[in-house]
Amino acid sequence: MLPDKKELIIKTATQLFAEKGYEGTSIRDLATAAGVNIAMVNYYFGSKDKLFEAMVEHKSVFIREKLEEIASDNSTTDIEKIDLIIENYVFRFLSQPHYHRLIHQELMLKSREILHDKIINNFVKNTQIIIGIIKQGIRKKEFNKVDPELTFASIIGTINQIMLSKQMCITLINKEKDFDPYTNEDFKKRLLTHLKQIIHTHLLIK
Amino acid sequence: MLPDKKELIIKTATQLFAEKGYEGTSIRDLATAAGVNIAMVNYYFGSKDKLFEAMVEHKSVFIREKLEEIASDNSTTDIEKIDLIIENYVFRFLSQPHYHRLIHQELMLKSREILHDKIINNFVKNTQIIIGIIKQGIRKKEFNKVDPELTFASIIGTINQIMLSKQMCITLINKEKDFDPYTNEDFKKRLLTHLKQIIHTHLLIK
DNA sequence: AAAAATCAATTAAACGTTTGTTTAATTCAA
DNA sequence: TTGAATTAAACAAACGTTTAATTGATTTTT
Repeated sequence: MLPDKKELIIKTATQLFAEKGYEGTSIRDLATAAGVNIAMVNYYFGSKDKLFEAMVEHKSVFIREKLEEIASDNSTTDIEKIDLIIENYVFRFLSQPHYHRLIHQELMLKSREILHDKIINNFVKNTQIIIGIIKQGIRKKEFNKVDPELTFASIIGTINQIMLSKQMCITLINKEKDFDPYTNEDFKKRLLTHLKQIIHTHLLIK
Repeated sequence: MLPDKKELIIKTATQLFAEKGYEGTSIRDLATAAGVNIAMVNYYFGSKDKLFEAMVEHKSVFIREKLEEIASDNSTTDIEKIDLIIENYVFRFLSQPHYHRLIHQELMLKSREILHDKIINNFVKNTQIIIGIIKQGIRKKEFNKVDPELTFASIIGTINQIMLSKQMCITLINKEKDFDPYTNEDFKKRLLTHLKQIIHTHLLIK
């Protein structure tokens, strides 16, 4: 009936897997939520695992494009590129907390090895873009001789720490229970300010 | 037969849950590994969930003691305290990668709400100790007026980023497949050097 | 153009496993 | 003799998957 029932299943799976986890989402839940028959998932994707893989593939296609666009822009300096990438990461992560937790689940526990490898491959490709910029800045003597790989780990790790648990984040920054750090603009600004400050003093000479 | 079969179950559970995840470990696996009957887990702990809670409680008792010991030492400066805490975290995390991933699983996905809250409570208590030191340093005008909460997030986040996935860490730092970043002393030193450097330039005035 | 054939889409139902848990009997030491 | 510890077995529920039948639209044949 619908133009693409396959895509509807992927879309519903993305939402449910992210909210309740992969193991926590049964095919029956998923089928009900998508309004399709239980057998349709296996009919279209072969198995629940392969649906997961299809979902990750579907998601990770568009992520790297933006990073490469920023990296290859000749009109920006290296530190401006770093700033833009930080903004990109913060914006993307904060707007999809559940999805990024799901990906981290798969990174930490390597059940489903195929998926684990696929996620790592995608992640590392993005990584190399940013590390490349840092190394370039060092070569041009615009940046200090920092540890490029671990500097990247500090950037992405800071954001991930905030994304770990909403309740933990709220408690950490001492806000009320109904405060939502992921949608609050002031907090987003605060996170960006801190990140840029710590990375600027770390990277920029003097 | 054994002096404390309860503790044996907890010990085995810690290992198996950490390696294969909570959902991924069946009571049958656990019972076999511990050499006890399947029914013993429910006999002693009531349920699989309560065993998990008992395990976390058992683990998190000793962690905060060391942090408080460092914080309350009058013979060290604030930056020295920060350094000691960083060393403590790095040492502890690197030596128990599986366990910390397990805890992060529970932080990210809040199935088992009782356990989720328990972990957050323990974590936040540790957090406050470190944030307290940073605020003290700022008050004494030894530290820059940084964002204490997010500075903590950067410290712990950097380590957590390294802990996310061993394979990802290896790829990140461009090593061979058999390289183990978690036991390698050179890499531990490299991580400590980076962390102290980025935090020192961030915290210390001038 | 009407009838027949074809094949993907869809369904309800059942399948075989595995799960955490409980039961009821037995062991064993106090 | 008492009661906790331990066992093998069974339990009920949930899971991913498969089956076999049916629908419905498109294509082929008459």
